[in-house]
Amino acid sequence: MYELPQDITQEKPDVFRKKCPARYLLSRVSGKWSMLIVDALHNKNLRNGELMRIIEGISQKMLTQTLRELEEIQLVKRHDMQTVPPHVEYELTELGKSLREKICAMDRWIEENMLELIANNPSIQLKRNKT
Amino acid sequence: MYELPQDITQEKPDVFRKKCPARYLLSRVSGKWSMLIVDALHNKNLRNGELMRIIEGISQKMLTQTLRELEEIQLVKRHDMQTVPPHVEYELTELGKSLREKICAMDRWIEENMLELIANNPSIQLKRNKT
DNA sequence: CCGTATCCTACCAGATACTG
DNA sequence: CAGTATCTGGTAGGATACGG
Repeated sequence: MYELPQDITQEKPDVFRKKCPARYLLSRVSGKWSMLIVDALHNKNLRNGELMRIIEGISQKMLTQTLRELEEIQLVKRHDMQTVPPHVEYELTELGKSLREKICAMDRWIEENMLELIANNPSIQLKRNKT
Repeated sequence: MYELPQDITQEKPDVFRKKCPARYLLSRVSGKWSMLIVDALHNKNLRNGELMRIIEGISQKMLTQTLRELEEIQLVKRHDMQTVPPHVEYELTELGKSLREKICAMDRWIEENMLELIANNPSIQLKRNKT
C-alpha cells in the first residue's frame, strides 16, 4: 500500500499515489479507532481510563497502540505526571486540533445522515460484529 | 465492534456507542479504499478501469468489493450501460456528494500537512507496505 | 471491459494474564 | 491507574485463473 518514495521533498503530496507518504498518513488517520480518539479529545485532555469509557468497545491494547501511532505523527501529545499512582493525560497538538475539525465534520455528518444511509437496507441492521 | 441496537429509531446516533449503526457506518466510510473512491468520484462518473488507474495500488477485488459496500449504504450509484463490451459507470449519489466534501477536506488536509506530520520522524519514511 | 471465484497469507485485534 | 506481554483466531486483502 505504501512504498518509500525516492525523494520525499520533491514529491507533490498525493493520496492517490501509493508511494506517497500522504497515503500512509491517510491509512493511519482514517482508522476507526484513530478517528474516534481524536474526536473524543475535542475539548479537554483525557486519561487512559476516560478514553476507555468514552469509546465503547475499544480494548486497552488498541487504545494504547493507536495513541502511540497518533503521537508518532505529531497529532497527540502524552503528558505523564510522574505520580504514584500514575496519572497520564493525552492532549491534541495544534496539528491534531486542526485535523479534529475535519474528523468531527465526518463523524457528525454520519450521525446526522445515519437513518438515510441505512434506509431500505434491512441487511445493515442485521450485521453485527462480535465484541 | 458493532452490535444490533434494540430499536434503531429511538436511538440517538452516536459513533462512540458500539451498538449504534453510526459506528458501523463509520467503519465502512473510514476505510482507506472507501475514502479514496469517494474522493476520486468528485467531479465526474468513472469506470472500473479509470478508478483502477487513479487509485494506485488498489486490486480489482477490493475495488469491486468497496464499490458494492458504498452502493449498499446509498453513497454510490452503479450505471450499467448494458453494452458489449461492457460499459459501467459509477456515480456519487446526492448523499455521496455531501459526504465527499468531508472526505476531500480530510484528504487535502493530510496532503497539505504531510511534511509537518512526518517531521522528525525518519521512521515513517522507512515504513513500507508490500504491494 | 468488467467483473467472479478460489486459494492463501499476514496482520489486525480480542482475550487473558501480569507489572510498576 | 496505566499500562506491557503473549497467544490466538478471524478477516482483510493480494494473487491467480476464469467467464460473459
